[in-house]
Amino acid sequence: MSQAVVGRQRRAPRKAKPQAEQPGLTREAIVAAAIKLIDDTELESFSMRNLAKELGVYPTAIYWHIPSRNAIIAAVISDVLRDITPPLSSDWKEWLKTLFRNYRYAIRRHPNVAPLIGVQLVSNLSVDLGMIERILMILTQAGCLPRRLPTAYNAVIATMVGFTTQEFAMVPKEEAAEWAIGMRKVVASVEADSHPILAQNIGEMSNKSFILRWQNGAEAPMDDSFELFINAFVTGLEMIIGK
Amino acid sequence: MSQAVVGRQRRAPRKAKPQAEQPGLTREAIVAAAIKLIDDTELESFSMRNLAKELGVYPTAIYWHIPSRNAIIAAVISDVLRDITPPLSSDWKEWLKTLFRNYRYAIRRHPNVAPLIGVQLVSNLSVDLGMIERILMILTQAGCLPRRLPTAYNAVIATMVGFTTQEFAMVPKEEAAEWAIGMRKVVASVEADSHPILAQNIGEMSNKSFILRWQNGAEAPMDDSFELFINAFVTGLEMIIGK
DNA sequence: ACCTGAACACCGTTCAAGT
DNA sequence: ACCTGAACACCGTTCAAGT
Repeated sequence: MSQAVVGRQRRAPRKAKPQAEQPGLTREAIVAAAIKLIDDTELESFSMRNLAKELGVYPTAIYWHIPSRNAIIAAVISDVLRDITPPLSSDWKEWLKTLFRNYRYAIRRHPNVAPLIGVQLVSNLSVDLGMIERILMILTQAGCLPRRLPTAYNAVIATMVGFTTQEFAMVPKEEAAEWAIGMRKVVASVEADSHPILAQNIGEMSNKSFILRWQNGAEAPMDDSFELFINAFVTGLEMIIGK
Repeated sequence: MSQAVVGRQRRAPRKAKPQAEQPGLTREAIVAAAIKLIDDTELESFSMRNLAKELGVYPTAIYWHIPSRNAIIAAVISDVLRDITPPLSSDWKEWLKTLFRNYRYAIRRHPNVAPLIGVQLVSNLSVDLGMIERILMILTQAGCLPRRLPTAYNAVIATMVGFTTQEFAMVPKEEAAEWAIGMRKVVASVEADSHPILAQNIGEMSNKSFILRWQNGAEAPMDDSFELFINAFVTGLEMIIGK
C-alpha cells in the first residue's frame, strides 16, 4: 500500500540476529495493542499508561519505539483505513458510493476510532496518496472541469468522512446513564402544539436521528440515512460538476 | 430561543436580594469565560483548572454552579450555535444553503469549538427543537415523502456539520512545527510518474485540501469547496427526495 | 539496544471544612 | 449560600539510570 506515514521516528530497531531474543516490544505490537484497547474500552481510556499496562511494560518503554501518542494515533488510523479505495471502475458514481461505504464499514469495525479522524489534523499523517490520485482520476472521468478538481475532491472527502464521524460520535462516559435519561426526557417532551411535524415523526426519529439520540451508530446504526446522504451528494455532483 | 439544555443541575442560585452582594461567580460568567478561553488558547488548554484561573477562583468553586465539564461544553455549544436557523422562506433550497452557511459562520467565529460538536453526543444536550421542526417543515415543503422525512433530516444535519467540523479540525499542539514540516515534505514529494493528476494540481491543493494541509480553516479557509459541497447536496436532494 | 523508575507538570471530580 | 483546600485517581512526556 502506498501509505506514507511521516513523523519524526527514531531509527527502526534493526532485525535481531537469528539467535538473539526478539525484543519484547515492537512498533507493530504497540499499534495492535492500541487498536485492541480502543476497541475493547472507551476511547477515553486509551492512554499511554493503560496501553503500557496492556503490554506489560512501563509507560516510558513505549517511547523508545514510537515518538508520541499522536504518532500512535496516526498509525492506528492508517491501519483501520487500509484498503478502502475500490478498484477502478467505469461507473464513477458507483465507484464513489463504494468508497463511501468502504470507509463506513472500516469505521464500523472500529467505531471508537471515529472521533480520531476528521477532527484532528494528525490524521493527515496517514496519507494515502494512491486514494487521492484515484479520486481525482474518477472525477476527471466523470467530466469534472480541471479547474474544479480540487474543490470537488474536497467535497468528496467531506462526504466520505462527515456522516460516519457523526454517526459514531462518542457517548459521554462519566454521566452516561443520567445523560441518556435526560435525552429521553427531551424527546418525550416534544409537543404537537409547538412542534407538529417533529411530534408526528418522533417515533421514527427517537434515538435514530442526529441530535435526538442517546446511542451512537455502534448500537443504533443509520444505514438508510447514510444511503440517502451519499445518493444525494453523488446525484448532485453529476449535475454541477461539468458546468 | 427554544433551546432546551438538559442535564443534572443543582438548583439555580436564587436571585440575590437587592442589598446583598452579587455572588462573584455565575453560570453565565463561567460559560462566557469558557468561550473566551477556548477562543484565545487551544482547545487542549480548556481545562477546569485553567478556567478557574481565568475566573480567579479555586477549580472546585465552579462545581457549585455547573455540574461538570460536559455541562459547560453543552452550554458553550448552545451559545455558539444560537440563532443559526433562518426565517422561513418559499425557496427551500436557498433556506437550506443559508442554514449551512450560518452554521459555518458561527463556527468560524469560534473555530476551536468545532471539535466539540459532531464528535461527541454531549452536544445533543443543546437541542434546538425549533431548528429541527423547521428543517422538517422545509423538507415537507420541498416535496419530501413523509416516510422519508427522518432520513432526509439526518442527511441535512450531516451536511450541515460534516464539512465544517473537518475544515476546522484541530492542529496537533505539541509537535505542531515538525508535524507541519512533515506534511510539507509529503506534499512536496508527490511525483508525476506515480500520481500524475495529483502532481498537476498540487499547487492548488497544497494546504488547501483535506489530507494535504497543515493548517485548518481558521488560517486556510475552504469557501469554494464548501459551496460546491452544499450545492451538490441540495441539488441531489431535490432529485431523489420525492421518489 | 531496550527497559526501569523517578519525576514534572498537568488533568476532572469529591468531599470536608470554612465563612 | 458559596467558596477554600486537601485529596484521589488519573494524564503525556523527559531524563537519568540500569542491564
